Amino acid sequence: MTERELTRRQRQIMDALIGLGEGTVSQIVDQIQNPPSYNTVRKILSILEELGQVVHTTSGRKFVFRPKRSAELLGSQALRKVVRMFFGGSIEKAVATYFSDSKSTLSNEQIAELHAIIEEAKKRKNKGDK
Amino acid sequence: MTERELTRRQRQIMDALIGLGEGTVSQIVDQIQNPPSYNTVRKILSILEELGQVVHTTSGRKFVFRPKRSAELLGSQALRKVVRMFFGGSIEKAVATYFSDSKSTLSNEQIAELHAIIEEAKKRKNKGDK
DNA sequence: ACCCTATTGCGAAAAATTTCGCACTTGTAT
DNA sequence: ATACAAGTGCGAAATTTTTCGCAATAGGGT
Repeated sequence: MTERELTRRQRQIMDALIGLGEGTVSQIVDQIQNPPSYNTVRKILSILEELGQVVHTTSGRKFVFRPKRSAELLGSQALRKVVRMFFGGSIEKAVATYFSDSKSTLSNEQIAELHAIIEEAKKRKNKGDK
Repeated sequence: MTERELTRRQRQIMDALIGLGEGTVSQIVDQIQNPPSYNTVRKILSILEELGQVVHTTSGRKFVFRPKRSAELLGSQALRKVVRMFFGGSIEKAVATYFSDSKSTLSNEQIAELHAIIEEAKKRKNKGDK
């Protein structure tokens, strides 16, 4: 069976937790606009834990929650999904769109970094091809 | 009020529709793994229409649905969200991650395109700065 | 050592979403 | 012209999710 998506509230709380890196129930409540009650957030966290999305450890008497999968992995998955879904799998198109949006500005540093990244990727690719 | 997220099924059907560009109920059903009944999909589409996410026109006696907002806009929004949430707003980090994942290969053409995009962006930026 | 407050455990009410059945309409093929 | 298949409209049942109350527990400060 393919992995089930989270529900609306579950997603929201998961996102808050990802943003924090880790956090207690109270900290997560504080991240949310119009949050439901403390107990509700706690309940959703326990559901997320059942679903294997979240783990917790205790600190004093508090539970500290963390996403089970690393932020890197989650980010990579999310990015790939967007690139596939909206940009036909083309990262270049995605980048182009990002820059063509007038709301974004691009610093010279960012340009330089992108250059570097591309060169780096090129090197790796050539190595792999031989 | 901030825009409400879609529910799980709503999101799934919206995504199917985005993938198609436009489609009838049957076409959308065909996109979905373990789809619910025709009537159910229809109902969700009507809800999405109420929510202003989808519009329909008639073709013969069929309804043809389309996302109300352009794919470009939706893609841009989705990309920005991911970049903000997982990469601290840094498109370079996002690109780096995309390339560093061993599952992705990078063609020379893609590299060239990225170069071009960056040069383009640089030009625009310099113009804007004057 | 003791109290007070924040936290957890449990469970169930309330709300929202998903699901589909049934009757009706309308193209379409013959 | 007519019957039939496919589509729509409406509404409500079933399921899932969200929400929170209440009791019990356990730290932390004084």
